[in-house]
Amino acid sequence: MIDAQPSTPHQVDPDMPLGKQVSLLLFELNGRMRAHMEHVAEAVGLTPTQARTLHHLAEPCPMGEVAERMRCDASNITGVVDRLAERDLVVREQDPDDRRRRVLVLTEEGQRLRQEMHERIPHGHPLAGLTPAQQRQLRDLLVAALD
Amino acid sequence: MIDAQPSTPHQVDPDMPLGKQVSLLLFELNGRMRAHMEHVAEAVGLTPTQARTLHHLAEPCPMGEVAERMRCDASNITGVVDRLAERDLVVREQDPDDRRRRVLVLTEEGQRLRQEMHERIPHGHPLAGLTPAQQRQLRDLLVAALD
DNA sequence: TATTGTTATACTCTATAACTATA
DNA sequence: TATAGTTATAGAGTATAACAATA
Repeated sequence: MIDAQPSTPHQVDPDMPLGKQVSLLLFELNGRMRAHMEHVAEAVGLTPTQARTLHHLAEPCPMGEVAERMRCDASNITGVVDRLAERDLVVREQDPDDRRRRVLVLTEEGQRLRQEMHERIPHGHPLAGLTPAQQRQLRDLLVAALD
Repeated sequence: MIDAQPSTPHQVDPDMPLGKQVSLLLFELNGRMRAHMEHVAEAVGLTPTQARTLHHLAEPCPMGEVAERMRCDASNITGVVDRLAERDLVVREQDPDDRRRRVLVLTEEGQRLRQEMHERIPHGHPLAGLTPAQQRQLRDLLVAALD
């Protein structure tokens, strides 16, 4: 794993158009979040994609819907789930109403790992330095932007 | 390419700890930004990694430093740059002071593509819906968090 | 016929380790 | 000896297309 560290110049020039300032800052945030998530995933013994998959399995979920949530082609999920299932983190259950459908369910160990992952996320997060007041501001902005 | 679309439940329960609310929202933002960046990269004919590489080449830069900025092992850069160089988007120049060192320089076409990419980023961005006042707020928060 | 999931295929990205050439 | 970049290798993630089972 490569550790997070200050990388490319990301200081924004106040004279730049506001949209461009935000773009550059988000590029930088993106890089740091990517590194942080990779770090967290590795800490619990997962690849980033496996960690994201677990994240989307708060509730049992058919494979096709997992693919939608992951925003990837459905054919990929087979392999990712194969690797998770080998480690007994998830099981494929038959949907009794539609025998084509497989529903993914976290095992107890899978749930434990998912929770541990979520508990680790705030620590060392690129935005961890914000004060509670700033975090509330950020939350409100994100709620507004993401619907 | 898989199009961005509302994915997993990300609504935050105001009773949750603030840190967890922010975590969940950032997970969702992360997914949408990933999809958006992939979309922009594809629109200019690049993979996400190639796009990120171009982004970090505002100025000529030795390969090792590019690896640091990309937060990946230096050995990867060889292949990524091979593919960019095949398309004449970047060239490897010799550093006259240290003959071990190769400096990456964008070609004119590489600069053009990089600029086009940056111009496309704001359009359809997950945070594009924010008002200018909200964008200023967000910029200030990011500047505070990222140093 | 249409849909769910799988398989086959090809390519990109990624880390590790060993190597070359410089320093 | 140490550093910059490359090569070899292996594994994971990804999209496309063709397929099987079921609806």
